[in-house]
Amino acid sequence: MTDTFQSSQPIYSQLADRIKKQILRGELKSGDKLPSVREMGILVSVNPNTVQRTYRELEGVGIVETKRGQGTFVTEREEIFTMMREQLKQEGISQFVKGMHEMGYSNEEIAAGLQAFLKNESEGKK
Amino acid sequence: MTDTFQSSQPIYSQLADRIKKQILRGELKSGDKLPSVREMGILVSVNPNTVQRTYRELEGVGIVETKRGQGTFVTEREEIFTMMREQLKQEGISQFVKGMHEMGYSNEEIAAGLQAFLKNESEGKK
Amino acid sequence: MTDTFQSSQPIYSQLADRIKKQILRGELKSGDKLPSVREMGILVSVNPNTVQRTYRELEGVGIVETKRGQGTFVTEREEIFTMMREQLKQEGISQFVKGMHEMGYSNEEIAAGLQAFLKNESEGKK
Amino acid sequence: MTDTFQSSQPIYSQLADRIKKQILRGELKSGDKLPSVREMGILVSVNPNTVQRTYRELEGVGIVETKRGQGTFVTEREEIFTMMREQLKQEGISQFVKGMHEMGYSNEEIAAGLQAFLKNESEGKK
DNA sequence: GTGGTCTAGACCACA
DNA sequence: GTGGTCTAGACCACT
Repeated sequence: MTDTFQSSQPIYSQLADRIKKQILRGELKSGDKLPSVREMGILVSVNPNTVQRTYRELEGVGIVETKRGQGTFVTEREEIFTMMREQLKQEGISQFVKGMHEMGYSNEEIAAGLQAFLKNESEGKK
Repeated sequence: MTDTFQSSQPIYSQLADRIKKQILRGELKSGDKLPSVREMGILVSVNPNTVQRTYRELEGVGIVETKRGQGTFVTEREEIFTMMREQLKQEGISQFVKGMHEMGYSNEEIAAGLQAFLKNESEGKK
Repeated sequence: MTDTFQSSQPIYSQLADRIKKQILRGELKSGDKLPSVREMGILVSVNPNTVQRTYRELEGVGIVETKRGQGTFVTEREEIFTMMREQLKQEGISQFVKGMHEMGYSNEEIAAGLQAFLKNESEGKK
Repeated sequence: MTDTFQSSQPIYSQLADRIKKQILRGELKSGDKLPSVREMGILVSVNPNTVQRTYRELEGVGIVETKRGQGTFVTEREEIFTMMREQLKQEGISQFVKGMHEMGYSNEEIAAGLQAFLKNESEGKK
């Protein structure tokens, strides 16, 4: 478990991303309680304030809910997960394709490149 | 032609990206002269300092060269273009796949999603 | 009957508000016994401590009275109801008008807006 | 110019409210620059961080835009103002009426109460 | 100069 | 215990 943050992006948003993905991957499930801001602060060794901002961010997206005096929980409105997963997927693909087009790659080259990469990868695992 | 920059990313790097892609796409060719810092500043309505930094950035990657008193030119070492194109493509793909995996998508889902997107897109153009 | 509390306001005060309004509306009458702290806690699925605080709050305003060992009752000093109703009405109006003024609405616009709303509403019911 | 904040509500949101209303009232106009976070911090004697949060909040609503390295400005998309004004008005009215209904007042009583209040007020000014 | 992030440490209200 | 707010002070990148 690597807890170091890098990549110019703000820590709070890197952390938010990480948690969001844990939820979308199903590692954190509907209703699960997140560690308290203080606990999480220690876990990833950042200031509780920073964790707080992360949680606020996640709440803003609706993937997390905070219950007064009890803690922060993964939302129980499960539709949100599937919606968000699908949306992020579409965004990811469209952004990827757009970037490739801007570099002058054709659809065929993009598809071929991806196939090659995936094949390569799955062979690496064997 | 909209020249407004947004997206939290620094303007100088957005501009650098844009120019880099124009070169990789072949719109700007080996030996072409870029607009002067001042001209470019007016063109995209941005502070000359910012353009300056953009050019420095591009020079750092080796894709443009500054000739004292003459201006900034697209490099004539054409090998750089192909290398860069290939490298950016690989990076793009790998990052894309990584992001998808982090959200829990399998290789099959990724490939299928891309196919669907590309098909959709080419139909839209008809 | 939904008993979920939200809206950043503290639960105890949301609950107090609700009960207060039930009394002012006449649903709970002079001398009526409120559910015990525990019962109410179950009814609205809230911690008994929180209900406790709600009752304390209501007692502070004089609208309920606690009789040792017997429970909490709607006060029998009925003058309090009418006073409170009138006072809350005035406060509500004055606050409403103040807010509108702060947004730059004239008295005429406020009056017109209210008329329109009420008309609209009563038509909706038909 | 009173610069003291009270009312249990967080300072950053009170400040945001105040600025929002200044904009809606037309005291701050499209394209106007807000005081820098530091200046504003001194002006209203709160910590710059708190002002920052205020500005972030306002930006979130879209009523303000921040230009990197230049400052925070009232948005130039003027449609937002009228939309927001109208929306806040409707919300204000509907909330007001709802509250009154919950206390058992009829539409007629509400309208009469408001008329009386407004009349009283305009006479007070004479 | 500007906004943005982060920390450390304090205090508060809610449950 | 929980999250939320606020301050003071530091550092950073962008323009």
